[in-house]
Amino acid sequence: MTVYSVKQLMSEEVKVGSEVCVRGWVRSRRDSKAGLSFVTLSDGSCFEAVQLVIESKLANYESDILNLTKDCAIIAHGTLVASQGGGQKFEIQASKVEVTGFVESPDTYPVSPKRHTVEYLREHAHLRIRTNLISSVMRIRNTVSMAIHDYLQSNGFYWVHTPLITASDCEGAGELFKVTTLDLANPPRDDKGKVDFKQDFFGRESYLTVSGQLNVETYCMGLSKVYTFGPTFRAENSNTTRHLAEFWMVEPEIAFANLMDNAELAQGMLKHVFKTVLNKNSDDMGFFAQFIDQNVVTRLEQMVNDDFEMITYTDAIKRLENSGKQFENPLYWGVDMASEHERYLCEELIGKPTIVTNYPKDIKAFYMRQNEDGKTVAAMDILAPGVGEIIGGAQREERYDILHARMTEMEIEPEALAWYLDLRRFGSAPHAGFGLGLERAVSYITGVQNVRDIIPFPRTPKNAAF
RNA sequence: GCCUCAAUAGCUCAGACGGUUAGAGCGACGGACUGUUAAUCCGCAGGUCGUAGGUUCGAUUCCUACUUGAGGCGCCA
Repeated sequence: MTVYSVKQLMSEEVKVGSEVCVRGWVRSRRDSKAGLSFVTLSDGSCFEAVQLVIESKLANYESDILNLTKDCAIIAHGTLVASQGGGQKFEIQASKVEVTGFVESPDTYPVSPKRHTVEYLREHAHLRIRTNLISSVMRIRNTVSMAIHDYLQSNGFYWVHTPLITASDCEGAGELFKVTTLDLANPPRDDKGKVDFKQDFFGRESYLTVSGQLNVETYCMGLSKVYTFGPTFRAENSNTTRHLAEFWMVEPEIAFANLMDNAELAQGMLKHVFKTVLNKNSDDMGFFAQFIDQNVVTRLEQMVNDDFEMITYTDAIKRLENSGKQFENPLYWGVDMASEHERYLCEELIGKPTIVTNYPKDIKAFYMRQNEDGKTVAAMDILAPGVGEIIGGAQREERYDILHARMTEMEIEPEALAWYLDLRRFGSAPHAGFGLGLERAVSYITGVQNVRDIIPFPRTPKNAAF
């Protein structure tokens, strides 16, 4: 008897009348006095569950079937038949049902068959995948990840596995986690009494990376089109719905490219991702439309069909100033826009994802390419309504003298990043790239507002349970 | 890191201007009914009112500290 996933059974690829085996977790049980029970079974392969029709004549009906509660694990054998009831096309007439694990004390089992708050589910992160909400999020997270790979791979990009451990503390994207094997209670000291990192594992201070960008730029200068896709770490004490200490980021980097090429790539990639989710996860998206935000589907459809708005920082400031809206935070050319500005711009004034370009150089990183005006750099942020910044990117400074001068100005030791500067000495080429926060993208797609519910086991300040 | 709010049944919440037996819905459990499907109907159980102090004759209620959680801001993806 062949084992099928629920997804296969529901896809009409299995003939009615086939003998089948399904395995999964009980979602609900309803007993009928007609001498049968209905058990809906979910295995996570898709949003749908399959209904088992279990007659009381089965040997273990009294002992096992009548004791099934939510999330008992079972292996069921039977015949796939057209459903006699409404609500589903197919069901399984069970011939044998084996229980591999009952749920102890169903009265206190955390994932009872009722609606739970996301905060409560977070405290039971090891069990929350058994809810519609989290399983739908995780299937979409998977679709998004694979759609990103698809898009980049089919456009000639190579996936580069940049290191998670780094020795440069000057990447400029936030606080770093230290990596050490020294005994913190009794570390070795040098002549001056300072901790002697020469004796540490790497012979110097080292950290978890805050971005693979600088490393991937080196591979870009040889493979032309590359990307990193992996976890990233920030030791910021950030307590918001859109920050994690450990999160996943995609960072494409293209050689012989400028800011416009970069924006085009970002837009093309996002559109492909949205389209793929709409195609592959319509059930999951339907669930979000029903329970989270009724606009999620139409919003994505619009994204796919409409181009993103592109606006320069200078024009964005003008539009915000001319809007007449009063803001809490000061607004003038040169200011780093506060999130109330960004939100008003893309949610109220524009109403769709917005690419803001050419920011003042003083509020951006050292590696961004300086524009001819001497005041701005070729940076871009993509703002999504409701989530804020989901992409940050730039054309990189490929001119050695200018990059070196900028580093000095910003008090970054050129020696510490000599290898990065070398790229500008040996066959330098214009290039550009961006970083896409995976959790923020999935948050935007699903309407699930807190990125802690987008990653299986969220790491945030004071929380690394599970 | 800053600001604000919250903590009462397995879950979501109500409540008492300090006073005898702290309530509801959902869930669980039991029963009725039924090719059912968020089933429906009836019933039952379930609480150290976050922790530690303080004020008081008396505190779950007021005060303080702590812990945990949430939201907003900053940092960014």
